[in-house]
Amino acid sequence: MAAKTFPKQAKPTCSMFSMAASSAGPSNSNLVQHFINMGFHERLVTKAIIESGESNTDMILETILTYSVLEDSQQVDQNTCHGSSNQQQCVHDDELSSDYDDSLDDSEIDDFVCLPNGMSQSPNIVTICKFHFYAFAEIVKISGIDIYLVQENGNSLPDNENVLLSLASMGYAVEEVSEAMERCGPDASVVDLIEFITAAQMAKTEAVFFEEEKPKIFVNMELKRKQNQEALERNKKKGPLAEQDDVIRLPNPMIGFGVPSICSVVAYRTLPEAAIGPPFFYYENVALATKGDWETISRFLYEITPEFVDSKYFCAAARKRGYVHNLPINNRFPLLPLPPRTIHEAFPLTKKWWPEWDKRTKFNCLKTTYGSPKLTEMVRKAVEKCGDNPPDHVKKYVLEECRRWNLVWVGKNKVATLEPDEVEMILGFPRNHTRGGGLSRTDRFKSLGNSFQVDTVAYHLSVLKNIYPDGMNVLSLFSGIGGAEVALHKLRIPLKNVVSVELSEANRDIMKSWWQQTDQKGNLVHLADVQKLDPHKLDKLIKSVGGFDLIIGGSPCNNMAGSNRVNRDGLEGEQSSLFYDYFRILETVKIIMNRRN
DNA sequence: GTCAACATGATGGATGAA
DNA sequence: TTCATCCATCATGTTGAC
Repeated sequence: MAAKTFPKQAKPTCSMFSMAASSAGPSNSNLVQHFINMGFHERLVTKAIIESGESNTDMILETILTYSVLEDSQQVDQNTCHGSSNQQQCVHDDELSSDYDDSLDDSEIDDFVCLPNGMSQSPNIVTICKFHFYAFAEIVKISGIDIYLVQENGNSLPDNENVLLSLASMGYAVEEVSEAMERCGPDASVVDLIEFITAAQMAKTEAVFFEEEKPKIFVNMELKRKQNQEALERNKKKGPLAEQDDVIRLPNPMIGFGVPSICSVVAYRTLPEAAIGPPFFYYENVALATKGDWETISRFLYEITPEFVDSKYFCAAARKRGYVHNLPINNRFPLLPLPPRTIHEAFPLTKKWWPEWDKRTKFNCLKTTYGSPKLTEMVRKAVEKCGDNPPDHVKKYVLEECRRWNLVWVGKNKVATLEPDEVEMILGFPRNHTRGGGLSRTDRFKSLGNSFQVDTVAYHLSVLKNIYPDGMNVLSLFSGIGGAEVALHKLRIPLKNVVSVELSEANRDIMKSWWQQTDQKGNLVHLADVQKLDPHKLDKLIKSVGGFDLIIGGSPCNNMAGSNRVNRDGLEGEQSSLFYDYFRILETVKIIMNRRN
């Protein structure tokens, strides 16, 4: 039986996935569809509605979950799978190692960081699988734990019986192993056997999967594009913005549904039915995008109204961003301790040198590039010439440069650019998060400039803590330096399985290093290119981890950002068009997870 | 080839005066 | 309501030092 994505320790209520169901009316078919969209099997839904009646959706959900637990328990008994009754928490070792390798090209896999994961078939078995290969070599016993060492080149073979037992204990079916041994011959290595088995599994999956899934996903994309194009043309015909009824306007103040200091601006919202999870999703991009981009993003992401938030309400720097998500919005809480909210709180030593005519209390957006030494020299000379009270035109020039490049006063008449570690601190990352490992100063600024503000994102994600007390499976797209992961970690939400997709090797290294340094107990899988994440690979990943609880990411803003004077082509730009891959992957995951449940 | 420094501006929303 | 002005903006391409 396929895994459920809800941890049974914290059953979600209907309100967690908005009030869409109750607002959709009591129509039986709508109600059934609603729960099917949440990822439950139609048979269970129908049974639960008959038993609970149509009026109480929470009761229906309780009943469905009860049936799910019962069925899972039965399934577990049949499989003699020791451990949790929830298959999500009972992923076999082969699903966490060899299946990844089977499904993914070596070139795309950066590394498998394999850690004791507590999800092994047997509680005293740990698989260590490193560097995109899965050749089983030998078992060693360390502190009473059986460790399967996995190396790129298989070592000398045990005898056939041992091979059979070993592969079986790694989670392969005895029938599969026997068939592989028969087909590959007596001299076949373990590598050959595993390759044969996984190839056979893949062939079976492809035969079923591609015929059914691809057309549906393709049609959906095309339909969305067509609907969006029609809407854009309708707006064009309407003329001025004032006459267009579905234009998204930026709020002022930009506080979304609320920020820690101004809570509960919006107490609840109604999500469109198609947007209701699982999985939860969270998409981010620059608020000040080119015209019509947010309307398009919203149309693709189930007509959800973006939540626009300026991170100046969370830290000492502005960061105006739009977030489209299907998360609950009640009972959010901020990370503690609260980060410094003003420049002087963040950098107290600058107060001594700060001229009274520089009224800044917040930095502007922390970007990917910073002012040059020559610039700070020019500012110093300009101020020095005028003494303590420069004329207005000098003040204007200096303030323009200070605002533009986020300069701070570090001495008499002396300004400086922020250092990378200072930017790390403002954005909520651990000190030295991007330092070392071969990264230049320029690279650090670039990576940081493209990242989340951790406190802001953590505030939005904080609602997940009670829903997933035992941890989450996360699909992190355009991960960058791991802002989402750092936010979840700071919220103390365990990261069970993280599939992180990030093109930049430097960024992947930063996150890998953070993962190791923070002693994560879960599994991290790194992939490089979202465009190569096709339905087949997603299917295998979902099978391996038991489904994703959260799909999070902010696609490239290069072509949408105001700073870009060269290729500001909006969502259709070369990099920013990867938004459509975010949508494609989200849709694909939803479809696969619905089918598996 | 890599890295840092440097020069470069259009866009769109906010604001306020007419 | 219209218009001018102000302002901020997850950036890009070229150059030169090494």
